[in-house]
Amino acid sequence: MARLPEYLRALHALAEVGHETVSSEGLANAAGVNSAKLRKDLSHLGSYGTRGVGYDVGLLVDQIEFVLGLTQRRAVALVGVGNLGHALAGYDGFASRGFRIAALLDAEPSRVGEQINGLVVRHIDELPRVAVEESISIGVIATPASAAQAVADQLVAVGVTSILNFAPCVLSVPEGVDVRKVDLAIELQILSFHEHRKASLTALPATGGSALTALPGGLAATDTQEAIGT
Amino acid sequence: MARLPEYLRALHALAEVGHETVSSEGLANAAGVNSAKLRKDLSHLGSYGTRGVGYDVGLLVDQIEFVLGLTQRRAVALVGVGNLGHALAGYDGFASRGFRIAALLDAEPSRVGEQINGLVVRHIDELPRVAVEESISIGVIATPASAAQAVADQLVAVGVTSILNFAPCVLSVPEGVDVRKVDLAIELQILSFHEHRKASLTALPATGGSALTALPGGLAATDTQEAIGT
DNA sequence: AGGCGCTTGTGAAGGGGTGCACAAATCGCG
DNA sequence: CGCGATTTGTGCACCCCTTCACAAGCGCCT
Repeated sequence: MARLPEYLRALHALAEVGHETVSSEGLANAAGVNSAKLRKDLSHLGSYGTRGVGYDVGLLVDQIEFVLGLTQRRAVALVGVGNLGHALAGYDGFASRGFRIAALLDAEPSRVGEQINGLVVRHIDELPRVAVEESISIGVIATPASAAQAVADQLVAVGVTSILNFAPCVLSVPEGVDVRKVDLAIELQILSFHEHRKASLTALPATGGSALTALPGGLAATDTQEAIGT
Repeated sequence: MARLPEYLRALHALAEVGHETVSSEGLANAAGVNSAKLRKDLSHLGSYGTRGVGYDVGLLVDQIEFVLGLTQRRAVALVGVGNLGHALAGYDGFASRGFRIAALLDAEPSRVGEQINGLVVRHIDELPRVAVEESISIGVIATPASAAQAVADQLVAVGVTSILNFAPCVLSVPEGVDVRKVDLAIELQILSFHEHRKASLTALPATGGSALTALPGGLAATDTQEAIGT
């Protein structure tokens, strides 16, 4: 599930420090989750722990990488070499975790030909050829929202079935195509909501605030880590 | 909750096209969610719809912006002006959605003084002064993982209670501080998992694949939009 | 004024994830 | 060889979220 990559990152960190085995609680702390949850997650992959000892770090890394499909180094096509695209093209976190940015594409002729991190920006119309040459497995959209749907359609047309979308819009894709969306402004807005809620609570501790700010507390929880350790 | 910003974005898009009212189903489509879910979400804020008609776009925008605490323009401090930090500093999606990047900070002396998008990079040690001057409300960490915890501690020390963390590590913060994490590599790894699963299923449709790949299907669902429209 | 169609708001059922608590299993030590 | 300490794997209960379905309410047309 979605937590496996986090476990994998924690395992790599533990391996670098020299740990050969980890207890579920140790790994859970490193990944920021509950130990019971971690054990249940890992049990879904099979039994790779030893009771009384813990999990073999190396073995677990291999298993998770296999499940995540990281045994093959996947080729990524990045469409849109604007502000964000530039940063993504130069981000070394991709290479170090099993991905290879195989192509940079843009519709703007003035950007075509530019060289970034050893890769030349090509025109989006070359996508069909590039997709075959590099056997593209994942497409990343870093264009303005107005262009995102068209780019998605082109990616789907050349057989890409996984898309990471940074454009602030909803994409329509056929069945079988997976889309994950990352909207940086939305993350900030969610934090702003928490700020607003905290401010209302401290300002009006007795009344509990207005009806609008007195929303159920659990409402704030989705995917937010709060108050971990000290 | 976490979907409100998505609704807000969809509402702004509808307003630009000239819609004055929206039905729950119309807005749900624009936001990529179920209409019943949307109605239930909005009902938590109060009754702002008219039966038989729908929701008033302008009114709903105001209400959501109020709940999200966007009536005041929040000041953001961005720490770490590397590859990603540069892109974030230049990203205009923040300004257009209620946020103001008020300060750029970095620990590297060679980067201090650099000007990006009209803002001068200042040294991280100036954080206490900057925080007061600009009344910083949210901190964004775009440093390497090794520096992230120290930066988080400094942010907390100057009173920041909301942090957006782009570094691939778990942050420890005191109670009352909210942390949201965005890890670009993890997003790709989740897509890779889906790719791997799809590949296994099509390759071995009869047997259903190995035990490892035959994970429960629902396992794939978290936060992923799949097969929306055509 | 009355009826009809459309849309919201919500009760209830269902499903999935979460965390507790404990049995089963393994290792080390006496 | 046996016992205790330790840790995994999991049954169970709980809670929240999601979704369906429908009653209540509003506007429009006759």
